[in-house]
Amino acid sequence: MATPHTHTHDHGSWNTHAADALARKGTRRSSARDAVVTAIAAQDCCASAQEIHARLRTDGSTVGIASVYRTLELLHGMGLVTRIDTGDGVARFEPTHPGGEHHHHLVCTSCGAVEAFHDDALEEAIHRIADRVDFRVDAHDVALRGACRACR
Amino acid sequence: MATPHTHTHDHGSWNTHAADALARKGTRRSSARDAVVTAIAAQDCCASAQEIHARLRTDGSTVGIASVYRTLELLHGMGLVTRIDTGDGVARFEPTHPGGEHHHHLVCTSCGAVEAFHDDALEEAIHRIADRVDFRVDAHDVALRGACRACR
DNA sequence: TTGTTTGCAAACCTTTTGCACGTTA
DNA sequence: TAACGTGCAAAAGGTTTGCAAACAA
Repeated sequence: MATPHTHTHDHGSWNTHAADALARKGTRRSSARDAVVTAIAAQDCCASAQEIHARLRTDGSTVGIASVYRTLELLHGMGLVTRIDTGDGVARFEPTHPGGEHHHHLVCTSCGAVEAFHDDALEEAIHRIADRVDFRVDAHDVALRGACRACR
Repeated sequence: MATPHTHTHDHGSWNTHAADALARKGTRRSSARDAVVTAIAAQDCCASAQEIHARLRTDGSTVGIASVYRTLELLHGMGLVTRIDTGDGVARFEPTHPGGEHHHHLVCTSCGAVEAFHDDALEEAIHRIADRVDFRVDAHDVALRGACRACR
């Protein structure tokens, strides 16, 4: 049930999924956007805009931070990327997988580490709530905060 | 089970609870801190530092925004206040009730409205995860995002 | 008196925006 | 060429910090 780390995803599959969706939407291809999409595809878990930007610059790209934010906003609006708030005031993003399978996060309040977990009973409980409430629920996210093994 | 809005709390009880905890900690009493504590006690749901500050100024107080942030930080560190990220990059806070009873949030991504809900099955699922995972879980929060009745 | 707390203003950081210059179709 | 996308620099928030004055114990 509760399996810490459940994401052996094929990076390439999200990458082409995203590329297809962008093509279908009619956006133009550009090196900046391609670089950001590729960087996101390579993530196992969430990363901030600044982190993505830094990694790209380190790898020799000349993308501007504004393009990272703009691409993230575009992808988020298309549902291709999930936004996560770990509580430190910085938005983090990770690829949204087409199958609907997703994970939630364990956040260490001492060192800031983020781990992923998945739990079926949790998803079930959330679906029940969504059905019952006078609100159209499109998405949900869960954060468990505490201390990771190293900080405990 | 899932009851939208389940918080007919007695404001006074949290207020004295917080005052006691502060006294026990040995902090000095000051009008700024008192004003912020009273303002938080009066909230039914979460409010941002700016909102709390604005309300206090409107009511004739001269508290500075820094004191609001400092008090919030103090209370949060003592576990008297819960921090909530609704996804718009602004931290919101609400009183933490001593009994452990708490609620989670429905966030409207179109108008920003926030509603509270409580669900036992959800809490149960989260407890099971906390027991199973290699992480000491101190707190958790859940956000359901979508469209409220008015925006739907 | 002594250490705490305050309000203000400046500093900080993340994110957004205006704009002139490339690039894509 | 015409619309779109880019990098840069400046602006715009929200939040934090330095500091001298005010205050509680």
